[in-house]
Amino acid sequence: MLCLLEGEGVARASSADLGALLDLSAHLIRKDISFFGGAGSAGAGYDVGRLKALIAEQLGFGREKRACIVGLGRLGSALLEYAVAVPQEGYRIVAGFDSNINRIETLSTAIDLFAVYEIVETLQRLQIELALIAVPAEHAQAVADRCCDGGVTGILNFAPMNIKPKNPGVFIRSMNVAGELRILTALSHVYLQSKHQ
Amino acid sequence: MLCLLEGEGVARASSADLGALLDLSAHLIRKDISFFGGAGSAGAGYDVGRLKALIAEQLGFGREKRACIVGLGRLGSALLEYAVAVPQEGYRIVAGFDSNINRIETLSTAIDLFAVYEIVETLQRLQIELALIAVPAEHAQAVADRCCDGGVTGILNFAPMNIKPKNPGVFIRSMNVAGELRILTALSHVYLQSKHQ
DNA sequence: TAGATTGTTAATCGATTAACAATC
DNA sequence: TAGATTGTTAATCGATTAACAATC
Repeated sequence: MLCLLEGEGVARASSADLGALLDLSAHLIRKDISFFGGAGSAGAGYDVGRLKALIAEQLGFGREKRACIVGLGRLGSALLEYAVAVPQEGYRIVAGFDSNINRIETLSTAIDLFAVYEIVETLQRLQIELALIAVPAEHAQAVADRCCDGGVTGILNFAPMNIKPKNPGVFIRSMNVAGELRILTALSHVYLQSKHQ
Repeated sequence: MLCLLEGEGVARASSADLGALLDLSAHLIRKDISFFGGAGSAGAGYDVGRLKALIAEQLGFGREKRACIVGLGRLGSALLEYAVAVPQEGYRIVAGFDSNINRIETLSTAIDLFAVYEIVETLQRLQIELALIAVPAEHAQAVADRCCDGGVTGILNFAPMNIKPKNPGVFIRSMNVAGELRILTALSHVYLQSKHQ
């Protein structure tokens, strides 16, 4: 977002400007930014370039992170294909893992594929920091544990199952299409009921 | 989850049991369930079957919802393929939309595909309630507006862009892989810094 | 009756919002 | 100096947690 502003040649922005853009209150913007300390100047707002650099530094966005996909079923291979076709900023998929060796040999991709039994060693060797887990729900926790062993610091879980980090310092977030759709369904249902009364 | 219990022949469960299973406190379980009213009996816990039925009724999970995918690029067609291959409970993808007519004719799938210019009318005709939006960020809001016009009540947005409902009664949730990975990166970065001190 | 467990009311916590003095 | 806008401190809000009387 800040890049966008920069691209448009906007050099300075006030908390109110940023708030409008992000749909947040100016108060919250100021509070969050002030957490880092000394980013803006009273009366003049924030310097876009400086703010961008500050956030990148504080949040560790400077370096490109290595990531992998575990589980190359429908979802996993779709993610893999997508990653190859649309390179993203901030991270790069450098490996894929699957328990089925035939599958690994069948898939043709520019990204190195490995069997899951060599996952711990491979994660360490390639210094992979992020893992996208797209295995069946019943294996998600076991796979996550091995990712922790392999030294990843972040896991994005696509399995419809709650998983927890084995060690502290590993963070997990989940994405679950079916779950989100259920929430939408429920929200709308409750809304309609409350209106009917 | 309740289905799972039922499948295992568990007839009754206490708030503590459910809490352990969902990784929530027993207090919260009781509070949430009591919102519906009269689900459990003191001293005996909850009847699994009855609780399931109550939740389904209150949250509107009884009926299968019709859903569509808008935008059949890499992500959208992957979602479509996935939906065809792995039918989900509670909703069914019954249509796909894309702005490129050639693309619609190229893709071969069991699901009906339409051009986006006929989206409003088609959504109404097929009585579609949920839309999965997988179009480029710059078109996401415009597409969402047309989905609102077409009468959907829930939108799942995959574009990396904040979008808002045009009318009240339409709920939107977003899924953003790149965003989630950024959050993981930031969490881990902040964690390591706080440890270093 | 006694033990277990709910439903509800009160206490705590964190996050958002408001207000304002400091300052560019 | 005057206007604008930050950084910070106080107030509000909602959600989670705790406690306990009601009751099966």
